[in-house]
Amino acid sequence: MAQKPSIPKGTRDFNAEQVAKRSYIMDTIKRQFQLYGFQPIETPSFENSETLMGKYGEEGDRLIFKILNSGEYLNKVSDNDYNSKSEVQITPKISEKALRYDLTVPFARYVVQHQNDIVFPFKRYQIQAVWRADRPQKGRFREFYQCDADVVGSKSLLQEVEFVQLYDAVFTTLKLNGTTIKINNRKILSGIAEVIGAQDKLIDFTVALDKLDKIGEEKVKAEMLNKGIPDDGITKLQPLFSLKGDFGDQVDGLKSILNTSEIGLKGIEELEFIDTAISNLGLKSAKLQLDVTLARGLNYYTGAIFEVSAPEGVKMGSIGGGGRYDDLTSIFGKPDTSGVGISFGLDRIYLVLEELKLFPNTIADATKVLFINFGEKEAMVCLNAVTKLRAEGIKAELYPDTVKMKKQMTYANRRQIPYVVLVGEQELESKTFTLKQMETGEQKLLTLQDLVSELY
RNA sequence: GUGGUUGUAGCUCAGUUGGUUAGAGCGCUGGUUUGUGGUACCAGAUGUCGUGGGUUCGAGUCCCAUCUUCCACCCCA
Repeated sequence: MAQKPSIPKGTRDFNAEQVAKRSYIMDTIKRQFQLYGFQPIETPSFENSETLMGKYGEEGDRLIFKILNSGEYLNKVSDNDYNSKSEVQITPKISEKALRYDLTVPFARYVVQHQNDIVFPFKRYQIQAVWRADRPQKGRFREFYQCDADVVGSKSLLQEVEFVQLYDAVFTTLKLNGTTIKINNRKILSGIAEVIGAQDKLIDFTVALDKLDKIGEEKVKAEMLNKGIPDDGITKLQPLFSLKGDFGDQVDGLKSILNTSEIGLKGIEELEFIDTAISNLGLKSAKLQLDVTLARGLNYYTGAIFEVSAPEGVKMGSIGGGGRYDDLTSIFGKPDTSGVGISFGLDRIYLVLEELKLFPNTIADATKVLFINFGEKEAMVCLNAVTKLRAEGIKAELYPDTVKMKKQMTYANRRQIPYVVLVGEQELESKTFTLKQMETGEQKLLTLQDLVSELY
């Protein structure tokens, strides 16, 4: 194994079993998307750089995979730029395309580009790979799949309500019980920032607040202070840190903080609407939880923010996220088109299902019957039977070589093929087939007709 | 992008202060059983010790670089 080949960091190969498990998740999500009225689209793996750059903040730009131009790309770089060694200067000159970083921004581009052909409100789903030049960790890859569903062209909060139901429906179908759908609202965060006099530091404020769970109250306050949020403002936040209880209690607490903020109160109103609707409709296995510290995600969200966490005890980042963005298409020249959407993290859901052993064991859709190869003559008879079985939709195969039976049986075992058929001299003479069930060892002598109906 | 961690047979790992031919379990191949597998018993093969340099009489073991893995930041699915 001198020069063992390898694949780039953060990428993976998938074997047959893994592919089957991934399709199981994808098919489940797809079925629910369709039940909720979403239509599939696909977009290219790579986009023009200007479509993607600047949409995810400075941090995001750094994580976008850029594609080197073809040909004599260095000719376009002036000596001045070349000598500057500044990537900000040079990158746009040598790279005009980039791999997509998520599915939402390409979707926004799609909506604007095809706006005259689209019927609004437009409900689309999209299941494709995205790429990030991130440093890999568990559940964190450089190539991974997102499963997105979005609606554009409707401001109705009923969409948010339906997305909560959709999350619940998918995770319930996957038998992943105990997920928590956390919800927050950007307007509330804006309201709080307004009240404490930090409107211009909304991002810093939310990033710090988001860490409350992780690093605790004191460190969050320290970070806010560090970022230039006024001391007396942080004092006003005190009730926020002690928010407890159910949805209603937390909302009451928020109201006391936000009573002077119009936008904040609007956010609360939206949250209450969603909560009330969901309470009436009921959820099957997930629970909806207000989490005012929830602030992660792209900063293009303007209303509801969602994040789904795995059941307690599973160490995994969020397995889904989403929210409302009122202005995403305006960056591509189409204002006043409100959108809201959610995303499922396929690869993380996979890891969670694996850890909790929730994949059905019938998932490996393997061959049902293997014909043992005794020789040329026998093989021809077998091939005839195999053809007939396949015509009936039964997965059948003939072992290609006339080798020791032990080897052929072992092959059936390793491939987890439940039945084998033996056709030797005796069967050849009597025009019959010996069907053996591998698990029980039980054998039956059958005609071709009976063999087909037995395996059907 | 910052700091740390990991890499030995197909897999999981052991390998003593640097010292001769690098080990175990599982798996694999063959046999006991040339028309019956999963159990048992017997026999066998595995490797440029992640890669490239360096120190040394001598390196799996020490040093440097690089790639990979995982972790904490950052950010996020």
